[in-house]
Formats: sequence, C-alpha cells, structure tokens
Amino acid sequence: MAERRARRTDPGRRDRIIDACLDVVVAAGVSGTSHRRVAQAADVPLGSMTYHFTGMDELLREAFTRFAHAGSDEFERRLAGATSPDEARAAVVGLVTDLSTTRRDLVLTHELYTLAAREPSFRDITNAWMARSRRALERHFDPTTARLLDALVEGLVLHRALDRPDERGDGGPHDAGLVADAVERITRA
Amino acid sequence: MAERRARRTDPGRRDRIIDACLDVVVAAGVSGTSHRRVAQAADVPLGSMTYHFTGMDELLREAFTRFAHAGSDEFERRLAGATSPDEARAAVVGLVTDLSTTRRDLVLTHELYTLAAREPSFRDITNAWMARSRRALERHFDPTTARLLDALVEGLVLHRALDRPDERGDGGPHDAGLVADAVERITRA
DNA sequence: CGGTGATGTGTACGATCGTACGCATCGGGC
DNA sequence: GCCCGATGCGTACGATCGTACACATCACCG
Repeated sequence: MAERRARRTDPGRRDRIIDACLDVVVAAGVSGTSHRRVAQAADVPLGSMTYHFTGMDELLREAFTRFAHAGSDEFERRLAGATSPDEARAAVVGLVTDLSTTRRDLVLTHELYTLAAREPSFRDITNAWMARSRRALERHFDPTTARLLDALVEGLVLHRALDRPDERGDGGPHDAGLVADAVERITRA
Repeated sequence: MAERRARRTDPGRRDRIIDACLDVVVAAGVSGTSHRRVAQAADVPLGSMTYHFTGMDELLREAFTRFAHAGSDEFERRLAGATSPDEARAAVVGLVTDLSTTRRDLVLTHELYTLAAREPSFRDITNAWMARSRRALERHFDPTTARLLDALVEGLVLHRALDRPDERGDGGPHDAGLVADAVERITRA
C-alpha cells in the first residue's frame, strides 16, 4: 500500500488533528466529539489519536489554546492600528460588530467558556486570553476603563450572537450605532 | 417488592428527573450526561427516562427552561424592589456581585449558552430569558440603556466568574466598586 | 546493504451508550 | 370481587466509545 506508507512520515499530522478537532467541535459540540470522529475528519488512523495525545482533554486543551491565540492575535491586531482614543473606540466597535460573528467562532467561544467554567486547566486559557485583551486595551485606555470595556465587549458579543433567532441574521441595522453608544458611555469617563 | 410498587404511583417523578438532570449537568457537563446517570441520580429506573422524555434533547430543554425561569425570577425580584433610579442601579450592582456567583449557576449558564449557540430550540430559552431581563430593566431605564446594561451585566458576570484562578475566590475587594462604576457610566447618559 | 531501535498503526476488548419492546402492575368499571 | 385497558418498568440488543498492545514499517548506523 503506497498510500499507507506515504502517511507514515507526515509532518503536521498533529496540527491537522488539532484543526480537525476544532471542526468537529463546531459541528457536533464537545459532547459529540470523539477520538474516532476527529480521526476521520483529520484523515488519520484511530491509533494516531492516542499516540499524539494522552486523551481528549489534552487534545481539547491544545485545540482551544490555538483558537484562543488566534482570537487574541486578531484582537491585538485591530487595536494596534489605532493611534488616537477615537480610533481606539472605533476599533473596539469594529471588534464587536465584525469579530466573533461567524457561527464557528461563536460556538467555539462558548464551548471554551463552558469548559473553563468547569475545569481550571481550561480557565488558564481564558485567563490568558482576557489578560492579553486587557493589556491591548490598556494601551489606549486607563486600567479601569480597559477592564470595563473588556467586560462590555464580552457581553455585547454574547448578546449579539444569541439575539438573532435565525442563523444568518445580523442583529439589525441599529446595532453598530448601539455598540458605538455603549463604548462611548464607558470610555468617556 | 413493596418498594417497587410504591414507586409506581410517584407523582413528581418527572420533576425529580428534571432536577437530577441539572445536577448531573453541573457535575459532568452536558457531554457527560446520559440517561443512565440521570436515572441513577433521580433514583428512578432507566426505563422511565424514555417513558417521560422522548430523548436527551427534550429533557435538557425542560431542565434548562426551568433553570432559566428561576434565573429570570430572581432577576425580576431584585429589580422589582427598587423605587428610584439609584435603587435600581444598586440592585443591578447586587445582581452582578451576588447572582450567578455559585459554581452551579455559572456552569449551567454556560452550558445553556453553548447549547443555544448551536441549536435554535435552546436559543428560544435564552431569548426569553434576555427578553424578561430587558423588560425588567426597562421599568427603570430607557430601552437603549436597558439593553446596554443587560449586555454589561452579562459581561461582568462572566469576567468575574472566570477571572478567579481558584474555585472559591471572590474576585477581590475592589470589585463591588468597579461594578458600581461601570453601572454608573452606562446609566448616567 | 543488513540489522535494529524508534515510530506509528491496526485491531480487538470491555464498558457504556440510547432505545425498543414484552411484561408486570394497578385503578376503575361492571 | 374480577377483569381489563392503561401505565410504567426491566431487560436485552446493537452501536459506539476509549484504550491497550502486538506488530508492521521506516530511518539510521555500522
């Protein structure tokens, strides 16, 4: 089997498993994620699962760590472009309205929070994420404002996400203005 | 078996199953919740599960509906006592600092959000919850402020909950003041 | 180029899952 | 007081799960 042998030395197999794990979580939820399903999604043999990871916990931890890093990066990237308080405010509004807008991000974020609510090891991931967000905000706002703003963003994203009854709705046309209003109120202290 | 027969006519068996379901979800997560575990926790035979509920989905839906109602009730109860804007503000601060403070509430809330993020039928539950919260807030604040306040409360509760590295920490002594500050900023428009 | 240790895989096992369905049981009508 | 339809339960089945472990395969060294 040439195909089989080709698989043997496959760098990035671990990476592919991690990515596939996130895909499966999006599709089936953590509760529906199994070694077998991830293996199939990543197109690797079942044995590879236990070879590369000690169990689902480790796999999920790595997967969500990757997801959180990507989110943090985007968060920082958007804020880094701002050179004035007004631009920073606009960037924050953009974060709420654009970011975490896909169903994928939404689902993964909540799955992560749920895990974090239960297990401290996942809370480390969310804590690191929050710390980075806050640090990025503190480059533009005082610490207290940064903290409140961070919480506000979290709540707004969450509400925007759950508010829409259908899958594709965009929360209505007034939303951008509403978010801007909120950011304004918090930051204008 | 007298014991067996006594079980036959057991009113409130359904209720007990629903309550036990929530307990199991807290302990093991939705992903670790099975008919068998809930049956054991509720001290009912396995067959009762499929007799009273068509499947886990229906059971979870009923359980979380109950949970959401309890949360809504508490939310309204606290706000109903306020007779002035200042008292309403204080009530909101109390909501953030006291409510959703237990590990149980925290875990259940996020499990619910996670389900809502994936399935519309659970989103109905969260939508109803949010609608009631907003309506309660609108008795004291204008609609826009109510909406923003609702989002802020959500974010603050979440951050307070995840912030603490250990299980029992209380988020630090400055928190009540911080929350009051945030509420002040949002409502003083 | 042949041997060998490391690397990765296939498979089989025991546990646990949801669910279907035959049967025990009981309240109410005659 | 007895039967019978409805109510609720016990059990068994097939599917799926995680995991262990013997074994195939490859890179590398002598």
